[in-house]
Amino acid sequence: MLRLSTRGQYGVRAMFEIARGWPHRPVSLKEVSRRQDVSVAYLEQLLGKLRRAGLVVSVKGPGGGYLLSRPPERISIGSILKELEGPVALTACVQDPRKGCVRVEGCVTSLLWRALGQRIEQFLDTITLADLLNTNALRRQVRKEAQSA
Amino acid sequence: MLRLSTRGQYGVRAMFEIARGWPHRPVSLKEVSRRQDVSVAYLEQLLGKLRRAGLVVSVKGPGGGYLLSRPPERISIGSILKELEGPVALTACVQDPRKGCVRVEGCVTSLLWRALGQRIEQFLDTITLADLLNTNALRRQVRKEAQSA
DNA sequence: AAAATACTTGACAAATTTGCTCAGGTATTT
DNA sequence: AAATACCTGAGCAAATTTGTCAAGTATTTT
Repeated sequence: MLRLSTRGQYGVRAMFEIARGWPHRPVSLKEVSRRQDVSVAYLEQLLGKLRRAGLVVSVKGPGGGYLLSRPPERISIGSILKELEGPVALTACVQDPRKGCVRVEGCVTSLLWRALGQRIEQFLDTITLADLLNTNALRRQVRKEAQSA
Repeated sequence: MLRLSTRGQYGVRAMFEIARGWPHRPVSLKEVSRRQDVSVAYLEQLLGKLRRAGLVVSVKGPGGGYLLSRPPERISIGSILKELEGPVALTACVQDPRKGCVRVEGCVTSLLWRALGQRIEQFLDTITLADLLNTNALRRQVRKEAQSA
């Protein structure tokens, strides 16, 4: 249950590769494709969204590629996933209040989904690309999150 | 992102209704259907799985229905979802280690998905049907979980 | 015994989502 | 003008989801 689609997975991995070029070197999709084993065509689709969302800027022409639009510590994993897969929305009634619960009793569970969704978002918003660039920092971060739970 | 399928949602709602009959009164799918607005045929599919998993027992004949197999405080939301939707598995490489990451770098993200998955499971295993039966208890529970995060 | 209630199983089908590819563009540098 | 690389939208096959349907079996009531 709760599978993350490849859009999100590849998107984060691509952003990780692009983050490695920060702050000067644009990273081409060809390079991302080679390192992460994802087709250029698919990456184009994903990066288009991330560019329109303002997470990266593109540099055209030879030697071009993508650059982070701001420092890696200011780009959370959550912000990437949100653009590629939409907001965390475990159920329809949480995402869209108009699609209300059929019965009052149903809302008891909606409280649950809402609470879980918030926890997931909080986790994903806490981890940034900077953490991915430094595995040790990531381990620390994850442990901190875990022990507090 | 991270949508919960209707199988899981309806399953939990159905278990909530069945829990209301605890410990004597079997609750029929007809009743669950009426209260939760889900077709009997679909519920049959879901409850069959939950019965085979040992979460409920069935009582045939008139006045029959389903009963929890153990007290509501010993049936977690996680155990229900696990039967209906399989284990939390955000990515293939977390679920099945043989489907390893393509590159060493990819494993950096796998650490992330693993950590998030664990947090989700821990949350879902903490909340039980007993909490759903008592909205106040649920609110307390959710708040406790939240503040510790 | 017959009728009514209710669970049981497996097959199947429509709708949706996923996971891409492809063709043809545009912009920039050498 | 040639090469590099981004950009866009359409399209499509496979998988998954979200159910329905038919034909049972078991139990109780009359």
